[in-house]
Amino acid sequence: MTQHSDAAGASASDAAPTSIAARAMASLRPQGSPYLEGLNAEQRRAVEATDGPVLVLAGAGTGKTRVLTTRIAHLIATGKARPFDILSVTFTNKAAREMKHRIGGLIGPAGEGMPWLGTFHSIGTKILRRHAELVGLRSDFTILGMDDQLRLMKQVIVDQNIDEKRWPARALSSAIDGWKNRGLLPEQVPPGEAQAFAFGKGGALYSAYQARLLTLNAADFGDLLLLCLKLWRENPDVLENYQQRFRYILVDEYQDTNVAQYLWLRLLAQGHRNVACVGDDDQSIYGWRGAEVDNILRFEHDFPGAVVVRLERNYRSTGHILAAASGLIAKNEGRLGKTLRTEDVAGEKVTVSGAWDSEEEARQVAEAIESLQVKQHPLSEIAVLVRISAQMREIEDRFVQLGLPYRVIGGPRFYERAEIRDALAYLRVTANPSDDLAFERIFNTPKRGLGDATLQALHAFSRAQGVPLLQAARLVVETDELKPRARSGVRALVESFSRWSRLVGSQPHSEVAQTILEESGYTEMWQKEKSADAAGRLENLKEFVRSMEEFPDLAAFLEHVSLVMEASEQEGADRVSLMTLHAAKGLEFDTVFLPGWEDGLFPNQRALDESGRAGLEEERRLAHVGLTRARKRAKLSFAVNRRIHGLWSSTVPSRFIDELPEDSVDVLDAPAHFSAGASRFDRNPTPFGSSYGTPGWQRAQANTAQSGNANGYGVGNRTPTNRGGPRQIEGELIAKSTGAPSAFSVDMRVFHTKFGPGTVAGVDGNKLTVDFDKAGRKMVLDSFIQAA
DNA sequence: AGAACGCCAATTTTT
DNA sequence: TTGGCGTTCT
Repeated sequence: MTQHSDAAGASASDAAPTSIAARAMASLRPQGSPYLEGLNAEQRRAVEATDGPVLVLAGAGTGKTRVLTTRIAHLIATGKARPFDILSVTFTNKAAREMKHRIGGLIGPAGEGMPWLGTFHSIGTKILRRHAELVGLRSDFTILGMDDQLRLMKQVIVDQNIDEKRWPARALSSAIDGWKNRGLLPEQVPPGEAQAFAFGKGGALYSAYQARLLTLNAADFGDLLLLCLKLWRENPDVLENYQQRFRYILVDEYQDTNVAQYLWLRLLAQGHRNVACVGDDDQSIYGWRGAEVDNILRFEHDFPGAVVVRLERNYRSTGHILAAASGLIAKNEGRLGKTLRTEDVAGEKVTVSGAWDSEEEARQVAEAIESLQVKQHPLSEIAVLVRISAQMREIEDRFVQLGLPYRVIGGPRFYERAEIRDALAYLRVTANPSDDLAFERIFNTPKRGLGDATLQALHAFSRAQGVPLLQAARLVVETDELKPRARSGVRALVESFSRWSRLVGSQPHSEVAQTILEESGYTEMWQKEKSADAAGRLENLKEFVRSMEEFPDLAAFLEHVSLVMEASEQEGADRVSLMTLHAAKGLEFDTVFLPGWEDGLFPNQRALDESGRAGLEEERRLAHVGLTRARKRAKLSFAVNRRIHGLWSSTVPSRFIDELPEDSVDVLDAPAHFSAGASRFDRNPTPFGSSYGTPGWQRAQANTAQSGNANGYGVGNRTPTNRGGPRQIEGELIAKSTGAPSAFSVDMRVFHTKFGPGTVAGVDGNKLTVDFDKAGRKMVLDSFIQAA
């Protein structure tokens, strides 16, 4: 069938979109279906099984996104659906963007106009805005970020006279999030659980919190889905409208859905029952965040008659890596079972090596990276994946010391940084004077002499008059409620906001933002601050204002930021990537280093304590995710001693190491070169002396590192190949340092992105000894330094 | 208001 | 060992 009757029927009334689809079809038909070419049999089955429920179990590297996007192209090209008939949900904005992009590549501009392709939350928002009044909101409700949410919770806790120290907002927040993740409204929370928090007040707090949200005309992230459920349950006609609208539903990363998302999907899917879920139970690593692996395990039960397609052919990794990953994940019991296979060569075995301590492990990783670099491997094809962020420090330190360029992926997101949240708060109040949470945030930032007492007075007034804080402030300055000092401060603020509000619409919004940041004294506040990160924050603010230009108006920009908590990662420079295993999902690299495979760290003790066997299995899936990120090389390591919370403790290699299939693993051991010499037990006595970091010093270090084994541990990891590494690198560094005289001299004031401002104490080629104001004396490469 | 101290806790993190 | 937080002192 090439032309679905509904599509044809609608074409008269809905000419424009259909004609785009028709054009797309026309352009495709002459060649048949070129987009299907190059798919393997299973992928093709997953694409062509258009009707009825479908579960695609897509192992790592098996072409999951390709199937998803081709499926959409297929639906459109065959006329089974128009772009706006298809609901396609992902978890992250990145995934949504990627899909849009690839669909565009497959079917041309027709793919651009997929209005229902997005994250659960963005689609939930879109739906809620249309029917906001049915759940007690106005359509311009604000979406609260984590920080607003916590502030609000704190208020609710205090209002209910609960000791905020015994029952911190954090704990309440996680309880409420948990309930929302499970699709539970306050009245639906099991009494037992509601009782458990704050002497039986859990339920009341949840209700009170929801009530506060409504008065603020705000929703938190959980609400974006939960309120859809409420909306649909209470308004069957609205639900039916959406059920009819979405002829086809596609879900990415189904293994990560929580109960609320599952219910959300199930309600919608009850219309046409054409729901295709793509996921991999072996990559479910977000259980701690409410994801239910059970959703994917139960799919066939929930959607009877479902077609299940397994994608097991891996196009990413070489044989040994795949064998190692498969062997490991096979130890899990709660899984649907897949066996990844490849037609690629066996390739290099996965390597396992030990180090005396975590510092040495970091050194070994850095050294191995340098030796790859010497062999012309791009740094951008190398990643270091750790279990917890705390592991990054030692590795970063080492990279900084060697001048090895790296980038940390993940970490605090752009829009979560304090300066950005502050700037946003100003804009939010300007755009929406009733945004009390935003108002409170910047009420006294920068300092304008307004303290708690003033805020309390405003709150009291606001409650008494039933008006937002800003309005209350406007009224209060006309009275004698406040002391003169506070009164003038509040008046200035109120007048500023009136002025700024008038600017909106008459000036480009990025200019308005710029004006606000300047007139409020906010920019000045950071200029005066001279801590290490102030410069970076100002830089972020500039970037923030610049990024506004991409949006048509202030409202559109604010909507974007509340949902898309990310900054555009600047690509380009050749750098090693450093991130947690969680952040690595979905990425791939030629070479992957996996340090810290020690029991207690990985699998993580806490996961084990809190979730027992399920926790262990999730950790194992995390290991599987880590291994399958590698195309050609996976390098595991562990340390025998690690500093945990400041104390050194001895550790035991991860149980996962012994679960790897022997045939695919190379244990690197060269006891003779075990480099205990450079461990903390035998440190260079003058690490900050002026000769530190010179080629000669480095040579000395390299020699020490090669000399003898002070301890009895038999596992080291210096292979004959990378033993030549340091010397060549050293050659490189010499070459660099003799190339041009340094632009820096002693006593010069400089700035380093990591260590902040400092004074040059010594110059040696391209290496500087700098006395940092905050970080003390460090050796750094001049390329990491700017004149201050 | 801001520095300075002491205490406590300490995975993973998107929207 | 760090960092975040609240308290107390200037």
